[in-house]
Amino acid sequence: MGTPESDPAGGTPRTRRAKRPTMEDVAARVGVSRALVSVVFRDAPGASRETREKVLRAADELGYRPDSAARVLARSRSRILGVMLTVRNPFHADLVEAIYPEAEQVGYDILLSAHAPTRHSHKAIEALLGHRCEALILIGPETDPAFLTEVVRQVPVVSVGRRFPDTGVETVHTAEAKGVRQAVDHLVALGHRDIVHIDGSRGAGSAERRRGYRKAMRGHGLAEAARVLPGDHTEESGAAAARRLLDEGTMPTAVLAGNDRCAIGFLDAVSRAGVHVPGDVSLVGYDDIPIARLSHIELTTVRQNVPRMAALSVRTALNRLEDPGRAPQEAVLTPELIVRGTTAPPRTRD
Amino acid sequence: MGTPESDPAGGTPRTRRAKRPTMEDVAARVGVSRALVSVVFRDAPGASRETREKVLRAADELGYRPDSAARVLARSRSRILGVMLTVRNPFHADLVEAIYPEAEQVGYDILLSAHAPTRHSHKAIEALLGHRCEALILIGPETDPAFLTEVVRQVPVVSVGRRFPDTGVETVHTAEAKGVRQAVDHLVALGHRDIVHIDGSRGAGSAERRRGYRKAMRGHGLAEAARVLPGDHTEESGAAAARRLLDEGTMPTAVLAGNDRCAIGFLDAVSRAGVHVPGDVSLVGYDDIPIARLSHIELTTVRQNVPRMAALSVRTALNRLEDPGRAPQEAVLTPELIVRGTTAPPRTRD
DNA sequence: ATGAAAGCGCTAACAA
DNA sequence: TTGTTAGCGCTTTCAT
Repeated sequence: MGTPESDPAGGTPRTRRAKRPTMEDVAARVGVSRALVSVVFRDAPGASRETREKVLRAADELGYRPDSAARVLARSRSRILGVMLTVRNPFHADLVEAIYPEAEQVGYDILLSAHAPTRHSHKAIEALLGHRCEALILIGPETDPAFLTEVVRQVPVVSVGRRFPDTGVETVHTAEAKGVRQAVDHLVALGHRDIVHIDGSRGAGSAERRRGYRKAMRGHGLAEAARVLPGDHTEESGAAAARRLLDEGTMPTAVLAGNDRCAIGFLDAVSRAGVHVPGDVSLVGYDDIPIARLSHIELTTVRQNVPRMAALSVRTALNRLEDPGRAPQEAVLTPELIVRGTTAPPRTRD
Repeated sequence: MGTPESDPAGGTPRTRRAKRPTMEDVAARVGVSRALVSVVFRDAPGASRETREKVLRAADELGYRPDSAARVLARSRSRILGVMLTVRNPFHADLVEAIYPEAEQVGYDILLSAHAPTRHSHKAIEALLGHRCEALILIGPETDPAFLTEVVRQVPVVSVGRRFPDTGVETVHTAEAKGVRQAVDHLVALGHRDIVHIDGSRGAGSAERRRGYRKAMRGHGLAEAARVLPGDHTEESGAAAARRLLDEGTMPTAVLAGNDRCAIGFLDAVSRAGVHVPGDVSLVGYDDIPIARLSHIELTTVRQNVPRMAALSVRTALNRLEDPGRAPQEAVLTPELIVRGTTAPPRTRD
């Protein structure tokens, strides 16, 4: 009750600055040793039921909270997993949300570090290393392999969505080619032959998607019809591709976008030009980000298995931690075509 | 050169586990004391040019990196600012990106903590406190005031975009009413009288926006025409509102959405129904998120001053740190109406 | 079940 | 300019 410090000239809601209580304070209050309090807070065996309760109660009264820095410093293993993400990427957000509970379950804390235009991924990674993360999970990293090779020497690194051959980086990603094939198969089954792919350039997974598209087209004897338009993983590029097809009068009967954001840009641009989806042109995205399932979008898309990607990222990191000698793993997940409202048979000619 | 440890049974890219070098190691290599190395790494005065170079070189050769945990523990002040964000909110992402350089400039590190469906904001905040953050910047927090009142007792807290009266929480936000007024003025100047507002419910700033809308309408003698539709800050709610207006045949000549995401949902839904923007209905958003300026969207919207919000958040936190006794501040920023392509004079009747 | 004591890697005050 | 020396708050043997 009451703050220990004097409360000068009231008025202001309250003057903070109550020195943060330590384990020692809790121990003193209960009349036990610091070590015992430590045991209680770590849920370690070796404290009576009674003691536990008393300690917890005292801690609560004091407003005690373990100091992570001290904890990390004293522990041989930090039990922290570093996660790098691009803050404005919704797919990354999905993954992060799924990673939290996954890590908690195995007793690890998560430290987030943002990669952004104002913050190079090297910096983001350095920060994580500085905090003694036991392993790193990098989401769709666009980091250069040479740098990663150095990092791998220090801690296990798991890359989600992008492969780094011969660097020692573990990988968790989707079988892109399989996803693309499902999409193309679906379109062909509907009767489409003129299917265009909007490329994702350097975006995670695009190289595989592009190759997968070409191969799938060949598989249907449509090698000649294959067309790849330049683009990237942004709405803008989808819209640009749409404008181009519109201007050139070369609109195909179906479009396979590099990812959902690109698909949505495309959808938006053609809709506003009076071209209907799927009436005039069918559209398939990739990722199944939350916005894709909105009732007014209903994007047919290829879903990546986010929960499993999250679980595997964490598990892969831990496995590597347990057995540092083993060869880097590559986990490949099966994507799933989600058919919604943007695909339909092509309009019959005349 | 080479790793200190033996490299058993090659094949695997490399076996990590080289014990992380400490300051002591660097000191030993150069032949100076640890304290001197510390001085160099803190950029503190008191080391010769020559020593600095030698130390830095040795550190580089060893791959030394300061240990944040030890650093934080030893320092009286951690020089860390905790930032909580909702990981899938693009507006939050913008702010975070702007906060990084701002913090760096004043010598502070940033620790991110995500609020998500899988992670309660209390937890996110606890984590930040556990890491000894000197102050907290909470972006659009939906945390309950009682909890924040407790937190404020321990560290300065800055809330961005949401006010917490009588809690001691500092606030940085936009003069929402002013932004809404600009939007309504613009619409009225174009000749609109039937202007509907889609509400943002509990979203940051919505209460002020709603009130501002009503007031602005009254100011134009349009109190009777004011209509507020239920909604929230998601695309889905914009689309739902659109469908409702479409179904009921009560489409106004202009719509003021609760935020950009809502506006985009609305835009999308009406476009697909063959209703043109701005030909049939004008539309104004709020926030000016990146997607709003895409060439195919060109959303007229109210821009919040993100760079200044970021700078002020950091500065406010620091000010409070310097003078813990002062009353909580409320920084109010002026919004700016960005007129783009979704607003035009209403269609002439008949 | 409980306590004593030695660090973890660094900072910072003080001496030299 | 450089080195010595206490801690920072916790974990973790090892005794008791």
